[in-house]
Amino acid sequence: MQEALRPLVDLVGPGPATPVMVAGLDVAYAQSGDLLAAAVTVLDARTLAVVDSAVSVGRPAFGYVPGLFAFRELPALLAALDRLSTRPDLLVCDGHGLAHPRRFGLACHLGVVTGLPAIGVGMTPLIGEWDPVQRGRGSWSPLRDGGDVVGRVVRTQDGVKPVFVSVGHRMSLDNATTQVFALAPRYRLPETTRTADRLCREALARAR
DNA sequence: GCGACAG
DNA sequence: ATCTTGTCGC
Repeated sequence: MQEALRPLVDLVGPGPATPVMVAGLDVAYAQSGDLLAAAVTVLDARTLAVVDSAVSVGRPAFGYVPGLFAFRELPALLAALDRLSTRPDLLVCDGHGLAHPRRFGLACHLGVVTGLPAIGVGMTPLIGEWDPVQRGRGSWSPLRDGGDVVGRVVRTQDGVKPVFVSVGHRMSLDNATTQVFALAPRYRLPETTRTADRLCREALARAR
């Protein structure tokens, strides 16, 4: 299925230079493992204020299998997106896009299914190799796999562990990197990820 | 055959 | 992802 959908990824579109409505998506799980809450928060990119949000509580649709992560979280994330009253200009996903064994991670899958520009911001690597990244905020190093540049290892704050940025859909890698720096002025993770993370955690706590 | 392996 | 205990730095 991933190999069939992969050709639908738009690698040409540079994406919006100045997106205003930027969405963060994240999922929290109950310890029992049979309940999850997905959240989407929409931020005004100019102020980083949350202007819209939605949640969806449900069951994991699939076990956790590295490389098949989207099949686990996609249904709940799409349900939350459907409950949004705003149309995001960009989806910032918790996981990878092209930095995937078949070049079709969660961010690509979400992008293709919704038709929206999407990028992946992962906290740990799935594939690829990279040279050490300089210590300062703004530094990055190409993430390479099998001769392809599949993303960038990005330092969002001085001395913090880098994050892994990759293209999902309708965005250039340059623009994806620019957006991540703009969304992470103070902390390691983009504000989109931070607000979505808090929301899905509280939605889960409320649900159980 | 062995190790790695988004969340 | 979640849980646990402790440590480091600002």
